[in-house]
Amino acid sequence: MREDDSNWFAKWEEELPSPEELTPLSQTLITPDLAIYFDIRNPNSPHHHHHHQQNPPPPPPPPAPSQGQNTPSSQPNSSAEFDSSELGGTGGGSGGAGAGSGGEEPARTLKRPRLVWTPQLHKRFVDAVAHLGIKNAVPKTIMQLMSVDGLTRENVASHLQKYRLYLKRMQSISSGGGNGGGVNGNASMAAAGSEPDLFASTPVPPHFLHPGRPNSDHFLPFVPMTMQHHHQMATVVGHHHPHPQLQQQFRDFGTSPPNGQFEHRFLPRQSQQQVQRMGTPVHGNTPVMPSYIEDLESATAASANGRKVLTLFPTGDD
DNA sequence: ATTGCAATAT
DNA sequence: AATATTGCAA
Repeated sequence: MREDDSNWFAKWEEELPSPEELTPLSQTLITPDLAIYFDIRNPNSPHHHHHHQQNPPPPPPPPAPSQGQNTPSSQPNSSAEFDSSELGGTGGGSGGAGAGSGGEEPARTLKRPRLVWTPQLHKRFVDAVAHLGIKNAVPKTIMQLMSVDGLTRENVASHLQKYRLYLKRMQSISSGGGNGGGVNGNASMAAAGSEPDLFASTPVPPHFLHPGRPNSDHFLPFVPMTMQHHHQMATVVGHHHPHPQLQQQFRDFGTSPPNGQFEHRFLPRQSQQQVQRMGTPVHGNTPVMPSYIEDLESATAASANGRKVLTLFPTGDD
């Protein structure tokens, strides 16, 4: 019944970042590569640093002037955009550091850790897609809207691909299967059957499932960004190394209360990279006293494997 | 130049 | 298993 629609939304709304959490959704991120390269500690978190010099004097890595594509530095913070596109890192790498092939950008043998799509991050993703509309939601745009520092187009593209498959599966089920509604509930058990699916963790907006018609009366207001500061640590799990703590930051675009009937007039074509940024990260502010969560599950699992993983958000609340 | 998608790799 | 990469067609 239609009411379901209202219901799903109600539920969704409840799940939305509460005013307290809504605005201050933001983390700080130093471009992983950069961080790794420089052995960054926490600018905000005056933590003791290990006098570990696992790296030779860092020759200022000229952050690849002309990458090619990739959002050319959409990220305000990250001046250096690690291009994931040209990461020639042919597996393995390691070793030698040799780089030396006749004069090209050094320090380009770093492979960024795998991105961990936490429910929170995924939610941001879904919200972005929702705001853009399924048809306009393409990796680049999504990425820009998400404004998650460190997020690459590839990251999004990959996730999007998977997400689409998920949606398809759901569609088939809801339209053919016995599970009549499920929109709000969770028709996700269709695929797996046990563990909490990542995709299941975020409600799927109905219009996603009904490609038939454009979102007639839906909202999804467009609130560029409310900037607040809220820092939390992300963890990088490696084998078992004192890796520099990478941080990620993202801005929050508003998922405002339903009240608008605006069309989404999102970002203009490329070249639109503004997003104000606190000029100086300097803040006499006390560290937000983040709940140092060590990314247990995903990180643990991943680390168990011995892989380096970059976890975006700490387990927030879900 | 991007995108979408399947296959494949890690 | 979850992501990343790659190859190709639009």
